[in-house]
Amino acid sequence: MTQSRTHNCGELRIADAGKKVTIVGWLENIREVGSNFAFLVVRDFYGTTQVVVETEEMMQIVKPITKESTISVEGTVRERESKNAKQATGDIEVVPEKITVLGKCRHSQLPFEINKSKDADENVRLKYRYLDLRNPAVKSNIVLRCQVVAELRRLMTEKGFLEITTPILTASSPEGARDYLVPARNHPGKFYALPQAPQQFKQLLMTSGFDKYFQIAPCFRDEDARADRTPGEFYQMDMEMAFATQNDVLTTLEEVLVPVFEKFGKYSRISQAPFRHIPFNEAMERYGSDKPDLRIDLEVQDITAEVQGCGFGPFENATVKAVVVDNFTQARKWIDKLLVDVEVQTGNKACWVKVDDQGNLTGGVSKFLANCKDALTGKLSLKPGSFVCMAAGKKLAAQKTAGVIRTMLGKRVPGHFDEEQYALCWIVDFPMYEMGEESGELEFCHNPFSMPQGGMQALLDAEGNTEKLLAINADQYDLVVNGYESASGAVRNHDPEIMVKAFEMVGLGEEDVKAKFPAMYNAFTYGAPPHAGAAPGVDRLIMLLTGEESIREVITFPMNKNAQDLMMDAPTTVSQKQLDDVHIAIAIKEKE
RNA sequence: GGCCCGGUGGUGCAGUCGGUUAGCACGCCAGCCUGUCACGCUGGAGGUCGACGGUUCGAGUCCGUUCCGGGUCGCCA
Repeated sequence: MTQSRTHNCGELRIADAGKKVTIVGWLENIREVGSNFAFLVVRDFYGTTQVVVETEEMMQIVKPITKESTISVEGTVRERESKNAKQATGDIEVVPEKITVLGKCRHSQLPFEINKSKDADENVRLKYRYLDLRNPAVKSNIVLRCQVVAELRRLMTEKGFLEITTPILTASSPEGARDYLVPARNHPGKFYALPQAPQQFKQLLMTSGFDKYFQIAPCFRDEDARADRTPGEFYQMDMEMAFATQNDVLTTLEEVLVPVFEKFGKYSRISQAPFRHIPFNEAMERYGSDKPDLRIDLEVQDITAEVQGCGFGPFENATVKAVVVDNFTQARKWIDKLLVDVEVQTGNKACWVKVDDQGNLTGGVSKFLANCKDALTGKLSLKPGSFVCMAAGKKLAAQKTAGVIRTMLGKRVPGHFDEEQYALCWIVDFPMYEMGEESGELEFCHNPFSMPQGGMQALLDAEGNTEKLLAINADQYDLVVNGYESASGAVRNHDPEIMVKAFEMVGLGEEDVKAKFPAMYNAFTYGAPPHAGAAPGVDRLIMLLTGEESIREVITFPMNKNAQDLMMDAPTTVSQKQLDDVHIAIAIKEKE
């Protein structure tokens, strides 16, 4: 057996010159310079070290070694003749006495070049994720993730929170996302579900008297993916506090997250606590989103009243929103691209006008808006050179479309996007109820566990009055960072009577509460503490810290968009025996 | 499920109005080179242009269908 390493590939310095060392790692590259003279680059977790081959014998040993094989190099450290300031170990090199292949790479042609793996096709990267992760640029995100999780644990523990693990095999929950189901072998026809979040368990822990709980918790939801949302599974730093108010939770998270952004973030500018509070309705009005990117200085304005009666069909009897950019110089082609992109992202069409040198509306839909030119100019403070991009439709659709317009204009027109910072805010006062788009009936807006503001009295006052019910807010809050929803939480409803009442408002009742959340409902009848909590998403937090735009870059072994693990080949078929064990029969419907 | 974009040697990309042998960079192989470090130079191998069908004298290019991927809407209490 060869000698174990004396140093890693990142630590040798000029002071080590003359030392006998053994380094091990992957053969990253061979640069042959002249005959019987070559430089090897050996890479391990810690860095790279140059090995210089100067003799014919050593050349014979080195030549057949394929790149990415693991090797051991015993030799002597020497000061380099020509140093490389860009490399931590750039002042030295190792002159080998013995080179041993530890694990041969049997492939002369790799699926991609390790140091350029980020450019390769993502399917190929995911299939060969173990090679992809050899790339220091890929690996570093995972290392950072480990460090951030360790720091979160340290800070939370320091604040007196206990990390308590909760079951992975549990009961299916009736609302929310689609569950992942696990057949129960000993209970034919019955299923466990993987938890969408430890929500009910943590609330039960509160009723048990664990004062402060947290957990770096895996959550499972069988829903489609997005660039910032993995299919299947993700992690949250789930936390809950007994006898706590909304402010206690917000303060705790501010005290934990600001240091994490400061220590690990890509940008040094961070919103300081307390973060701005923006009521949900205000966020929708001003930013057209419940997760506004506050790095953009544009705002959405309402021009519904100003454009009514103008004679432009889409604007009649619709809510109309506008985003204005002054000193606009972009070309027509640029505008067309914007409109197409808005439509792709929102499914709604946007329209536009410009203000010419004389203050007249021009281009786009200007000929339809001639009659309301003065009203618009006044309302939007239009000047020569102003560009107005508008969206119309039902209130929510108009707001959301305008929100997308705001973001695109902000990021594309120079001078409106102050990118290099972390802009954090709390979106607060979420409505308790909303009108279901399809059902046309009152529904819970977010989750039924939140305490309505005003408690029982608010519900009693609004009972039977849809408008009043829609105006009831909950102490529910989201943390938004640079346009990403980064945490979500609420003051919980710990009172069984109020819970039943809240359910009655949407046409449900005590039986439904008991049926859907039996453990929690019963537990709360035994003396529950008021409690509140939240759950920052770990994966998104790492995305923000690293600046990655795809969530797959911060997950060690990610699945693709279609929830497949290309490396492990999951999901896959299983044997009939396995199916029989769990009483499952496959019945796949033929495609029509 | 809907919509948008994409699929060309191992990897990343170009390919004009449909027209000769499908180009380029990196990687791979061989040769040369004693201070390279994104080494350099010379040469070479490597392609069913995602698949199927159609239009055409002729299709990577146009049309249809389909598969795969990414993005997005729905969805994500």
